Amino acid sequence: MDKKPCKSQEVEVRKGPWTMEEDLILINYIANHGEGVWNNLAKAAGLKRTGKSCRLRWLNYLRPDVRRGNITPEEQLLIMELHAKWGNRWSKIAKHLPGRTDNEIKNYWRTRIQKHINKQAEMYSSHVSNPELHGHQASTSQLPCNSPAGFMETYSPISSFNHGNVELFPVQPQQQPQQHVVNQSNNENYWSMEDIWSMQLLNGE
DNA sequence: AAAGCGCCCAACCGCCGGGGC
DNA sequence: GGCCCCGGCGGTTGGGCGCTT
Repeated sequence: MDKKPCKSQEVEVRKGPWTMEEDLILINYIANHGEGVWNNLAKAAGLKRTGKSCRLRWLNYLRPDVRRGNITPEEQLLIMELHAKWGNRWSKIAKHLPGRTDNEIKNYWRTRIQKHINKQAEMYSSHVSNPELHGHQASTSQLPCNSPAGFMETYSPISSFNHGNVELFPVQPQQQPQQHVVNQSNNENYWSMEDIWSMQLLNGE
């Protein structure tokens, strides 16, 4: 992708965190013109960003229907079921979780669930190398979820986790549904999506 | 109080497949 | 058929933040 910015004009391209101004420009532009071709959109809106970057920003953060933070136990369960079925097909999984993005699910998986699986695997390997320490013989048939392979095969929440109204994993106290905090080139800027959308409303968009 | 460390997530990168010319 | 451009996807990373020591 991004094969080369259209030969003729080597425009400077901004990278890194989006500023509130950029967010507003993008939101305004899409509100007025729709999504269209992202590279054109970036140019037409006057954003010094790649189309790809605009698309990502919109889909993962700015879309009005995007939900962030506070993944519920039900969602966690669903993620695990779907991941057991499809593997790392994040976008496919995300389609079954309204308002969730593939990026968020991927991050969630890697930071929470994956970590948990790794712990299980570690426990298993220490168990295998020191079975006596654990008071009984290592029997893979008895430890479906403790062997890395067995765990991966059988981590379907139905078989491996106790669920219901219970958290499948100790869900860390989620950070606030993130009031967005951005360090905007030397002057700190704090805003939330609510702020941005209410500004939109004020602008009559 | 401050230094160190780990967690989390936004954003980037690279690859791939599809569509148009 | 080959090239170019684009969107989409999964993997990776950099930096902010909070907790611990």
